[in-house]
Formats: sequence, C-alpha cells, structure tokens
Amino acid sequence: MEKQKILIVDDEHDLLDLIEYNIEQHGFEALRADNGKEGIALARNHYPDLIILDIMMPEMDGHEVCAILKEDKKLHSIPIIFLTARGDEKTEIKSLEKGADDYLTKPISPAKLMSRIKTVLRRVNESSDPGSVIHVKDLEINKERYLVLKGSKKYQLPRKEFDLLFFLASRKGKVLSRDTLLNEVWGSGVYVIDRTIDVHIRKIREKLGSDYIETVKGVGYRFKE
Amino acid sequence: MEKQKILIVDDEHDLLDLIEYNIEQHGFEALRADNGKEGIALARNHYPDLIILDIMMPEMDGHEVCAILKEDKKLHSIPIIFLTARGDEKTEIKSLEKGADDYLTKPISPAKLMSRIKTVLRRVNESSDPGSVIHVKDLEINKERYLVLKGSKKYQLPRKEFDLLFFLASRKGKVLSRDTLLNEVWGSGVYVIDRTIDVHIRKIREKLGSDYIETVKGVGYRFKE
DNA sequence: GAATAATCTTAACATTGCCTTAACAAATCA
DNA sequence: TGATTTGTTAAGGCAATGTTAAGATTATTC
Repeated sequence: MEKQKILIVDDEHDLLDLIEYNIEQHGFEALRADNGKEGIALARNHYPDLIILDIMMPEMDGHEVCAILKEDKKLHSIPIIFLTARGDEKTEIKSLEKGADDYLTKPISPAKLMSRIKTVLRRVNESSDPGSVIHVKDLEINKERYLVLKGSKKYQLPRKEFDLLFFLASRKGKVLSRDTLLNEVWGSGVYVIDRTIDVHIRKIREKLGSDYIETVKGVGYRFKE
Repeated sequence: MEKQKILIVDDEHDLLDLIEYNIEQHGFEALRADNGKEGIALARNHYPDLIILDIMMPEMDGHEVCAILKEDKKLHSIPIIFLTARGDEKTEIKSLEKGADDYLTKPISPAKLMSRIKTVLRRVNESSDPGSVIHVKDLEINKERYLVLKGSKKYQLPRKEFDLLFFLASRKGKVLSRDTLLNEVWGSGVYVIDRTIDVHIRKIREKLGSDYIETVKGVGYRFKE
C-alpha cells in the first residue's frame, strides 16, 4: 500500500508549502526540494509518479533539471509539470519541447493545480493498449505497469497476485473455480495444489481490502459486481 | 448431476489401469478399450465426453480410429486427446490435423493428464453454454454467477440449494422423485437420506417464497410452470 | 556469481458455515 | 382415527476456506 508520490521542486518556500498542503489533502505523498540538485537526488531515490518543476531557479533551472531526468532510463518516463512565469510564451514552448506533460502559470490556483495533476496522472496511466487496463469499482488495474490504483493510492502487486486479480476482474460477476483459475492464470502446464490460490486471494484482500473478491463456498471465487 | 465419461483406448493394460484410476479419482467415469474396434463400439454406445486415444496400437492405429469417429455425425464433436511416443513431432502434427484437441507424450504424468483433460472439457463446454442461465417466472437462475435474481434482488444460495433449484427449474413442470434428485444433484456415488432434500427445499422456499416449487405428495417435487 | 531480497508454494492449524441428521409438528390419505 | 408423508427446526459433524509461517524458488543487487 503506497500513496502516489509527487515531487515538487521550487526555490520559493511559501509556494512549496502551499503545494505540499494541497497535494497531501488529496491523498498524495509530497516530496519537496528547493533546488535542482536536491530534486534530482530525490527523484533517483523515490521514483515519484509526477514531478512539478519550477523553471526560474538559481544555479540550475528547471529545463536543465528536466534534461538530466530525461537522460536517466529509470526516470525519463515520469511526467513533468512545469511552473512558468505568467505569459512567458517562449518559455512555455521550450518546456513542452523538452518533454513536459503540462505547464502552469504562476500565481497558482490550488484547484487548477490538482485538476492538472490528476489529468496528467490519468493520461499516463491510461496510455496505450486499452484492454490491458480494467476499471472496476474504485480500482484501476493496469496490466502494462502491473499496478493497481485505488483513488490516489498505488499498489504494486507481485505477478501472481496481479494476474489473479486481473483475471477475476476481467470476468467480474462470474464465479471461477479453482481449476479454471489454475488453468487460466497459472497455465495448463503448471501443477500446483489449488490451495495456493487461497493464499494469493488472502494477500490480495490484505492489500486492497475484502470488498472486491468474494468466496462462493464449494464453487470458487468471484469478483463482486 | 451425471458424471462425465471419458473413454480410454490403449493396448497397454498397465497404462489403462493408471489412467482409469486417476480419472475416477477426479470424479469422472472411465470407459476402457484395449483396441480400436472396441473403442469405437464403446463410443457409439456411451457417447463419452472425451476420448483419449493411443496412436501406436496393433491392427487399427489411433489415427484410423479418429478418422472413423470424425465421420460419425453423433460422435464427430467429441474432443480427442492423442497419446504419442515422446518427441515424434510428425505424429503430433498429423494428430492435430486429424482433429485432435490436444496430444500428450508418453510417459505420462497423471497430474498433467488430468490438467489437460479438464482444459479440453472446459474449452468444449465454455464455447457453447447458453444453458447456464434459466429464466422462469420472475426468476433468473444464473449458474455462471451462482446467483438467483428476482427482480432487482440478488440471492446467493449455498451450493446444494442452488444446484437443486437449478435442476428443478431446468425441468419445470416435470415431477422429480427424491431418488432422481439424489442421483442427479448429489451424484450416484453419494449416500444421504432422502429427507435431506426436504430440508433444502424448505430453505429455498424460505428465501425465494413458496411460489416456485410444489410438492406432489407421494411422488416428489415439481417446479411450477 | 554470490549474496540478498522478494515471491511463490506448501503444509499445518484455526475457523466458518454448509450439510446432514434426527426429532417433532402438521398435513394428507385410507 | 391411525398411518404415512411432508414441513420445520435445531444441533453436531465435517468439509471448505481463512490464516500463518516456513521452506523452495526466483529475481535482484552488488
């Protein structure tokens, strides 16, 4: 169980406070840095889900930070929202060219900020191949990233747990026998005892809660509709 | 519910014994033949749900048997699993061309065999299964979901109650004796007192009301038309 | 490539709730 | 009315599932 992390890099501490407050109000975890160097270090340690980057900063400006992040294999796909001074169109264009996903002009409206953040995160999460992403109840089950999103929380399930959840969710409402699950999730060439499934179900419930998968005694399991 | 029948055709009696034992352990009924001619005769008399066919047999080999079965209108849709000698790739290809649903190489792992059998049976059953939902009166009895819907209300009946209701509803209007119900719903190898049925009927009535199942004194129960 | 961590599987024990039975009440038939 | 069949209820046994932990396996890191 893990909140989605948002890294904010800005040299104005008042603004950092404001953004941090709003982000945490919405259930995300905030990471803050007041200069580019620290920002990059935090990114490398925490792999945030989104980075908000001020452009005007002493020493290393936002574009430089962005360039360095985009060179890092493990970080280059993290979406970035730039903060620009009002009406500086040249900067805006440059930002988008650098690989920004969005930009915001100061001064910032907290509501607008949160709306943009969610839009960007959604866009990134939904990327490509539909069908590999299932939306059920308040869950988003993303097969490409082997990630389950529940509101602003992020769950990184191990493969078997994820595959099991994905299969059940893709046939929600239907009761699936342990035999079916073994054949479809484990594959027809794999021989494990069926109680293995129960253990995985237990772990999924432990992480996501018991509101999703229900037991039909003597028959199998079912994803609640 | 009647057991599914599996016909095994092989000239090695040790292997027949082994397969028969495993098949019956998993709740199927085994039919055995040690040559192709007898295999075809058994198939015509019993209409098995699946046929396991050895290829290397004296007189008539598995491919010939398969060809004859595929010509018979009443038998041609029965799935066939071939047994081939290990690594004989040409045979494998030929088998699949002949209309086999799967093939297995000797020597056989019982676990693997059972897994394949279940996979093949499931594939066959799943593809054409509109009979898993019954609409009678204001009820929808959905076997896939193991749920009974009455208007907008959902009822989750325990397995035996559900199976009993499903069986009665699938033969609505017909009076079914307790003996018949025991045999078809409980299975032919299960010994329970017939009054057990009455208790289950009572519980179904308690949940869904008394408008569905009526008693025919001295004979049995009937789902009202 | 060894060490470390994470995941998967199994086994054992705990718990739940379904199934069956038995016993009595009510209904039906002779 | 007495005999037989079915309705109803409740309790105990038991099979299915929940839960936990430890060993086996696989991935990851240095």
